[in-house]
Amino acid sequence: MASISVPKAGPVASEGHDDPRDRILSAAGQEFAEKGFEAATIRDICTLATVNVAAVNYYFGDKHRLYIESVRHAHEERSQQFPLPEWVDGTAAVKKLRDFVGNMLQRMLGFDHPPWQVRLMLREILHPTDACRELVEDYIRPHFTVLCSILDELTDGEMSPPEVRRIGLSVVGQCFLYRAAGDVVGMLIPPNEIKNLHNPVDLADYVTSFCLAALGKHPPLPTEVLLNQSLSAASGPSDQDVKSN
Amino acid sequence: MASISVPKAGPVASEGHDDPRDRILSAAGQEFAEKGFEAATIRDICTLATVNVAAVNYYFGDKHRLYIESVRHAHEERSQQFPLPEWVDGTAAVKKLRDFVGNMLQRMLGFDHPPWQVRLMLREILHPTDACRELVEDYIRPHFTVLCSILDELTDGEMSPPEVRRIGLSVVGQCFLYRAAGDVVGMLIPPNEIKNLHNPVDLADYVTSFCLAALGKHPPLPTEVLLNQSLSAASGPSDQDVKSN
DNA sequence: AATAGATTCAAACAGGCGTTTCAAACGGTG
DNA sequence: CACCGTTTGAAACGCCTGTTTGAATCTATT
Repeated sequence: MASISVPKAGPVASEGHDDPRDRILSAAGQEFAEKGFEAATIRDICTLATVNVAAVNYYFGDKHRLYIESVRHAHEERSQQFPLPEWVDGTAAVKKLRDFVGNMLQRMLGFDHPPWQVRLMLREILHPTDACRELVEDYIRPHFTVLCSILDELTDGEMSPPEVRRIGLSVVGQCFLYRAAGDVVGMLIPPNEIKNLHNPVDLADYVTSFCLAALGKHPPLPTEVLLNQSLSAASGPSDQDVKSN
Repeated sequence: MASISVPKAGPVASEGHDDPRDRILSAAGQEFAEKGFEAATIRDICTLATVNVAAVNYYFGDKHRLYIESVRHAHEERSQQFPLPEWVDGTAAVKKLRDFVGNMLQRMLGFDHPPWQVRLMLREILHPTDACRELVEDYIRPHFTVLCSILDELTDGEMSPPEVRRIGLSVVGQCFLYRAAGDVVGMLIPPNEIKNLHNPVDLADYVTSFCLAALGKHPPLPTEVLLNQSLSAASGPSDQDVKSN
């Protein structure tokens, strides 16, 4: 009697929001993201999803497998909401870097309020469980690899792969702080200053400039980076080259 | 009957490890750090501290107040284990920055295995509760203020306070990534590379160089920072740990 | 309409949780 | 020694948790 019935077993999962399975997945993601695995309760999740408590056992077996599926669901959704930018051949590496950082910031910080998908993934990054390996391989590593290849191109292959990765971590780290420790940053910095800093354009320009300056591809930082329009030039990731000054 | 007895009320708290109150505080810190507030149980904490479950109620009232006290205990211990460096007048700002980063890395990453105090504070930073405000004001802000004053000195006052703070966050962010997302970083980077990167001396040199290069106080980064001995020179006040190969 | 399977539901289960109880043990003081 | 406030101990109290049950309801095929 304790068999894991697996009623429609994933592949046929419809995308309609009236599918109970999807409603549970979405509700679970929000609850897990906000309260963590232990503090989130199946009863709360089911109330939010407007299903009976038994539905979790019916569709997922138990709480743990529901959690694993929630994390997968979260990074799949987030991945297709913010796909990696793609550039036409010949796009300047400087522009690629700026696009990449902008894209990463958009994905990590939500800039309205951060969606639960990111908060859930963040929990998994900070306190890894079984769901972490898949998250890294399917979501994080591909992005990091792109970043490293941009940095490699930017420095004309002068740096060894380990050095490139280290620079990459420096770029990620600057963005990561705002997502992971955003509340504390908000307590450290005057509120009005946060307003000026915590927006995708200025932040992406700043992080990119900081990195470029460190690599000697840009004048040192005390120059007014905010007024430098060359990085935040209008158009999207593809199309149109940067007029690198 | 439900009064909060407050038997010896803090100020007289002896430092001996045979004091039940201290044993509970230490055990609670470890359990909360490892499992989080919800998942850690009073029974486990009391078993680890070799006291009866009733002792928590007797000394702290309830689980929540025990948690608050644990966080305070953690950052007080950590603060006096790694006090802020102090420099004689006339010390070069570059050296101060390197010392500060080294000290911060020593405090954040433990470099044997990270002590529970840091893990507990990290949880509070990532998912703030009531204990966070005190943690920020008594522990984080003082350190951040010192960092900003060093950066201000380094740039001869050419940057506005908001700009200085932003650079400061970039420095902190690079270190923070290794502590908060250390497990994921370990999955992204080849293991042998981690060995070369994840040591206090090289990491502090690198982060410092990256920042100095971005500020134009140093040649751009592709130069072999690892061979640059000028930063990790002997005489520093801190760096009280291993020097790897 | 009848049947069979898939899905939902209210109710109950055992177990673990934070907390409380109250009596026993302790440790100075008269 | 007897006293009394402080500290410990084993056991119990509700409460809430994840999970299971078995009947009721729905859906579609015959």
